[in-house]
Amino acid sequence: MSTLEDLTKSLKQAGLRLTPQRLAICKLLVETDSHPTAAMIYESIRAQYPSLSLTTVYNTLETLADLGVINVLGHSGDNTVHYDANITPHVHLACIACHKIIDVPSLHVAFLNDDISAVSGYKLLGARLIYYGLCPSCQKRNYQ
Amino acid sequence: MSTLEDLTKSLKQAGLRLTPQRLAICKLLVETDSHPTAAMIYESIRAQYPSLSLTTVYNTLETLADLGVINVLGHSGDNTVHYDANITPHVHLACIACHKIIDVPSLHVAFLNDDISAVSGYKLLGARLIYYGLCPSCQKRNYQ
DNA sequence: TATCTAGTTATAATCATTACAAATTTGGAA
DNA sequence: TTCCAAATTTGTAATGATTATAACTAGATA
Repeated sequence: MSTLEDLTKSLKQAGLRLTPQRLAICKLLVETDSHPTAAMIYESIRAQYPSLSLTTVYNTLETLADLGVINVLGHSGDNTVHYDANITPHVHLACIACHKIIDVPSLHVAFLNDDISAVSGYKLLGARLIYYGLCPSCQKRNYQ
Repeated sequence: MSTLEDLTKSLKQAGLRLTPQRLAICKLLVETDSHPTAAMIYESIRAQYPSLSLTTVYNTLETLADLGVINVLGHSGDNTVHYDANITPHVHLACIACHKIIDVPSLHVAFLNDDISAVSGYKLLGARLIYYGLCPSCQKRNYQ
């Protein structure tokens, strides 16, 4: 899990400025475990920075992803991209009913990396390991 | 890997018709290993069925996904959804430069399923296990 | 201060996907 | 066979996430 220092340090090391907007986005990414979308980040931060532009959110997320300090997750049926400050390989669980995405606790899959790069010759940059299904509460709701 | 019979049988069992459009889409999905998008499928089949509508492609893909006989892959940086008739859990490798998606050969990850459903209580319906990076030829191209 | 560059903002454009209603096709009943 | 209702397809328009663009702002430097 990346810390706020990880993100800010990598911005500085790349010669980029730590603007209030970028700092707020980094803070939110590090503090949440909800794998937010650009729109969710925008809505959260707008209260403190009313002038914030959605474009800035997208730009910052792209910058952080290019630096490799956040991960870009595919969508879970809602056609929007989710972001994750946890860049260690781990499994996500997406509920197809309520569209929440959670991490699977204590399941490390780092060993997959080695297998995959050895077999394929690819230079690996990240992973999206997403299982989808019905979370316990949506299972109940469906069978009521 | 689903066969053409798997797809057509599940359509019939669900009381749905096997129209020429649906048959052509199923055939293409089963015969290709390129994880096509709706647009790619549309372009491929239009030669034989000039009246084909892109809406039909989307509808058919949604139907097959709902039946659970194809998988819906998130996008690999190109903001489009890819589809896969191989519904056994396996790892995908997406190149962030040329946007091709390949399967990682001989790497079965079925054992992950059991761990995950045991730990989480989720009812699992599918998986998208995508590693992304640079394929060998795009690595060369970048360093030229 | 004047200037230069990186960053932000607002707006418009793009593009994948979905919604909708009309047209067509299908399979079954008379 | 003919007709009918339902399923399916089609074309068009709407939606909504993301990206492009250009004007504006702020911070650093000379």
